[in-house]
Amino acid sequence: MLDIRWMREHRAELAAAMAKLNDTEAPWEKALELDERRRAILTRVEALRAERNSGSKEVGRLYQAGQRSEADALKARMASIGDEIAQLDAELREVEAAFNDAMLRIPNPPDPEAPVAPDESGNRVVLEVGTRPSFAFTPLAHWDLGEKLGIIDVERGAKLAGSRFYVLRGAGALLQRALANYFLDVHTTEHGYEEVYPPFMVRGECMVGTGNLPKFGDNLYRDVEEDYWFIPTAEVPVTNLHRDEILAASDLPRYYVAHTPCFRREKLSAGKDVRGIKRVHQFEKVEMVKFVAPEHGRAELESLVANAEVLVARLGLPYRRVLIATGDLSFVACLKYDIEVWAAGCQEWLEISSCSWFRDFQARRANIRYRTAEGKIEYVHTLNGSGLALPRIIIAILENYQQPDGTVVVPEVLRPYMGGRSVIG
RNA sequence: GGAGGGAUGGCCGAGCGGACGAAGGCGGUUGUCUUGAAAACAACUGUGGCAGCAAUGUCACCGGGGGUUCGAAUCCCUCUCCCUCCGCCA
Repeated sequence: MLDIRWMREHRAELAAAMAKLNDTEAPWEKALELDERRRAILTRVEALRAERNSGSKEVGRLYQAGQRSEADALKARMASIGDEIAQLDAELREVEAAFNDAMLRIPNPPDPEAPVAPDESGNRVVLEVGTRPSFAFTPLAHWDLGEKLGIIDVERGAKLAGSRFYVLRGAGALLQRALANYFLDVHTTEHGYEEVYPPFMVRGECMVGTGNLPKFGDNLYRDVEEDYWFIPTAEVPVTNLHRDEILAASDLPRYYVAHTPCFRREKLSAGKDVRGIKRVHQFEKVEMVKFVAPEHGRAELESLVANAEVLVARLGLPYRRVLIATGDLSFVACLKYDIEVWAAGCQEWLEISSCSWFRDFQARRANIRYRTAEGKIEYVHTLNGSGLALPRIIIAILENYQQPDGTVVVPEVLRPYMGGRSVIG
């Protein structure tokens, strides 16, 4: 959410920022209009309230002084003011509801550093590390490899839950567990993150806080009976950890890491990426979330992306860092890097991490503030990034480390997490 | 799932229709005293909206929402959460 006062005073700047996004429905003009109406009603209703407050006090005083008839007359006058207030209140409630809804549907303006382009064609590769493996044979894609090795069972996943579900078996399940443990260990022991185990279902307010609601409810699973929403990423519960809190300056920066399943409806992508486990309804991810003082927001994005990249590097996978263009930015991010890993089988760069800086956009929605050293209360900055998404890393390991005999070599760093195992198959 | 009891400021806790943004205590900040610290004493110490260059004024907030009333922390309805007992369950 944006600061309405900032919006009022920087209309042109706001318009220019919104034009850089590919969101033509952003109701920022509507919000400004509703804000005018809201304030007009507010000043009227508050003047009436002030009058009623002092009048009501006077009624009490008159009764105590025994001046009944004066009191009754004043009481009648206050009653009619009350009616007027009730009427304006109803109007105000309506306008305010519309205003709030509009505010929640305005995306975060992009940072000036983001390349300006209408879509992903403007994304900029800023770093490429490692060399893509070459093979003396034709490398298999993970869906074939996984099936042959008996470690990815897409067919039975579909039997249990439908398309875009899968079963990891044996060494496949072990590999995922090893990855999660390895990632968590690195983040907690080397990068200063606190591990948390949050609920995987949350209330709607949490989804509003991170920006998933009201606009993107279509992508979420939900238990209507209990009004629980299934998290699409650990970002949701972890960011909301400090919702409605005022942190001390000494609490910042705060780094959290969580390993959770992620549930996504992926409704709009039917027909795309159907094979294998690249795009599925349920997957595991290790997620990093940061709460920081505003002056460190930008720098914290760099360390965040570095925290994710070191994992890819240590797994020996070729990867690149992509700076996302304005038209490809998510609703909440003002600046974002994607990390993509090369998958030799399907011959694709796969996004395995998205590292975003939100400025105070989420903090305003979730009301997360801190008290500065000077005692002022300000919104924190939030950031988050995957570190890392597991199925796609499994894909990359299988496809890049495959051998002529159909086996897969286990990256060195994972072997201690897999009982010393060095080969799958 | 059934029965009961609760929710008040950073924390504890009073208030149960007007003088209450809210007693008192703890904590915090500042000052006096002290070589320094402690103690004691004194003052200050919630969040947000609106108007204003500002000083300031004004409105709202006592778990959330709605209602009764001239007037609600206080009365009524409803929801959420917490606690106790019973049932069920890994």
